[in-house]
Amino acid sequence: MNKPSFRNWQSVQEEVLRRIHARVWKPGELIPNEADLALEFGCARTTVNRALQSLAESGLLDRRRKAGTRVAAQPVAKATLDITVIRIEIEDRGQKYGYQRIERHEAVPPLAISGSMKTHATRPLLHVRALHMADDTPYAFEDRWINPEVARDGFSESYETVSANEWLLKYVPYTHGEIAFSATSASPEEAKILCCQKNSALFAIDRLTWDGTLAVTKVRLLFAPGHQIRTIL
Amino acid sequence: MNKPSFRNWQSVQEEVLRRIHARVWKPGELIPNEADLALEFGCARTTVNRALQSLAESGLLDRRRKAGTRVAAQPVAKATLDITVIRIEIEDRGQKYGYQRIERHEAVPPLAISGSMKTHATRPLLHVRALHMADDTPYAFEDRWINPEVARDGFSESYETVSANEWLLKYVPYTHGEIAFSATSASPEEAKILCCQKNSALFAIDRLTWDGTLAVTKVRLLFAPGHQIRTIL
DNA sequence: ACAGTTTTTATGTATGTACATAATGTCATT
DNA sequence: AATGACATTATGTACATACATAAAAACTGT
Repeated sequence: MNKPSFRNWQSVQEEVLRRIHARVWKPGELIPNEADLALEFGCARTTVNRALQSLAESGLLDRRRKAGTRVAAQPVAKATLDITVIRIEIEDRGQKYGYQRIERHEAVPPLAISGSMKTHATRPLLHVRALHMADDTPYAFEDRWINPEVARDGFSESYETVSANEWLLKYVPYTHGEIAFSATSASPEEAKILCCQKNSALFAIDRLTWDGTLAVTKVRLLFAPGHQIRTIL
Repeated sequence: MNKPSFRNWQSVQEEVLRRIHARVWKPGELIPNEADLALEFGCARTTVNRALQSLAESGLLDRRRKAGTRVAAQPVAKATLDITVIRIEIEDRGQKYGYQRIERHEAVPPLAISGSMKTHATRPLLHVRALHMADDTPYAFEDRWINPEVARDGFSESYETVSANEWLLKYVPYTHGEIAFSATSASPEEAKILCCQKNSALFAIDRLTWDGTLAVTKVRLLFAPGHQIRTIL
């Protein structure tokens, strides 16, 4: 019965993970403290700490000073979705990317938009609508409002050949953002653009990015029917 | 012009993040090496390393030995979704949780199910269907197949009062899983269960969990119209 | 000019130590 | 019994150091 020694923090993490999944340490249970684990694993406490910290970050452990470390009672699985530029997303699948600008104009947005972007209700914003295509079939419809006050350079861009999706990410600073996923029925117009049946169920991503207290841009992406995003747990 | 010293790795991370967002270091650009940054920030290299490593993990930096650290050219935003037990999800919103088992029986699953679960095509699995409710209105419809070979204890459970969603997470070990999000049209039966219009656009989550090479359970969750999941970036 | 080898360099990570911090428990005082 | 002071303990984190590792760059011999 030789004790396998764990040389790096990842291997410690794996072992701890194994014990959690195998229910050696059950949900809600207290696990041994760092010093003891370090002793058992034959490594420094720092190493154990790094491993446990990483697991706590991903929600599998609850740690509190003095109180100790316990397996999360409600194992929150954190699904991490990689939100990337649509062009890359398509090219990564080995498909040909296509882009087509549908519309670009300045307009006073609906109240729902100016409200969530916290811009003045009468203030005109830049409105860009475009279609992303994969292998010449519609992939996603992008409907975007841009705050010209913040994205100054973005205002003069035509978005005819390079998508706002890509341009903004590359050139416009932002500090934080919100993202939401939902399902919605295709309106007649959306159906036409995406070449699908009216009322088809579409996967929607809404994103709103901020630079400090000012909204940079708000975008809705509607994906063609059948689209799904997947990840491993 | 006093140089603010950065005492902990989080503050270093914040400063680096600020510089990325403010485009002091532009996408694709090489940033100073750890030693130099440590000098500038007045802290140890370890501290800088911890900060940069954390940022690399979240996709904002690309790091390669010897080559150095550069701002990700394609800033992959990682949206982290907390997938928790539905009861908790509802209670966290301050709503009353309700649960109702619709069906529980043993059956040979459709090929699509046995195929993805890699069980024998003729092997019967446990099929459980149930409705989760929030404040007495339908919230999500759960349609689940359980592999009795793996989830032995789960097989004898009736799931009449406690959902399989909750029971399995608590008592059945697993090693890894897959999750997918999509949009789908409500079938007549699903519409009836969720009390919505036929063909409504529904948000769907499909999850498949494994214990080693054996599938534990495969579940589809259909959420009532209007449901959205959101997170910050 | 080319292929193979060595050096250099930036990141990756373990370690011992030291101290900070938060939560808990203990104990004396009232 | 309630209050407050203090000790204890587990985690949180910084630091200096040492060495590992990957990859680029420089060098070498043919």
